[in-house]
Amino acid sequence: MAGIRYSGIIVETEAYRGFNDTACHAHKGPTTRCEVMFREGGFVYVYLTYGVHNMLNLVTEKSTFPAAVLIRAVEPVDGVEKMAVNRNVKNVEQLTSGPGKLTKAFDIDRNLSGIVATRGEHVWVEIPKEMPNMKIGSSERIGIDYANEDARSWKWRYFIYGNRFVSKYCPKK
DNA sequence: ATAGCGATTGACT
DNA sequence: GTCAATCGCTATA
Repeated sequence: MAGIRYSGIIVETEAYRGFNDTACHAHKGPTTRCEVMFREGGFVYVYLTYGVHNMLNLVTEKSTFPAAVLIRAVEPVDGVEKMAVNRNVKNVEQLTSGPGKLTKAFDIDRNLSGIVATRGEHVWVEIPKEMPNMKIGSSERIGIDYANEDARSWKWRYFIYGNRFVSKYCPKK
């Protein structure tokens, strides 16, 4: 772990926000799992889904309004060779093109849930000085059949249109 | 104490 | 296209 730096460009996300979003873990109020969503924005929220996959989220908004952004795909930048080992996959486009894939590639699990993402330690986000020229697409969120009709209809999944490193649910051109 | 299930993936037909 | 994996969280009792 120590000395290894993984990085990537975020290319696909989903938003989960508030008490009316029945797809959001926090919509009924704080629980053991999603307690970190009831903090000020800037914390890391990681949980295990299907007993198999860790999901990486960044908490946003105020402590009175639970919200987080699920990181669904990144374009690998640093640590690509180690990611390939972690994933047992060679194709770079398959390394981090899904929320469960990227946590395995980056060696992120729920032990990291609750750490700060704003100090440049362990896990953090950097804003590029200059935003690249790109087209942002949006659509309904994936894998939330359990949510009500409103929540399912909200187009809160965002992705870089035509990017090679997005998940299978995005157009590649 | 325990049933039911999931913000997914990979293997297989 | 179908389906198993796998375990912690949530709700209910």
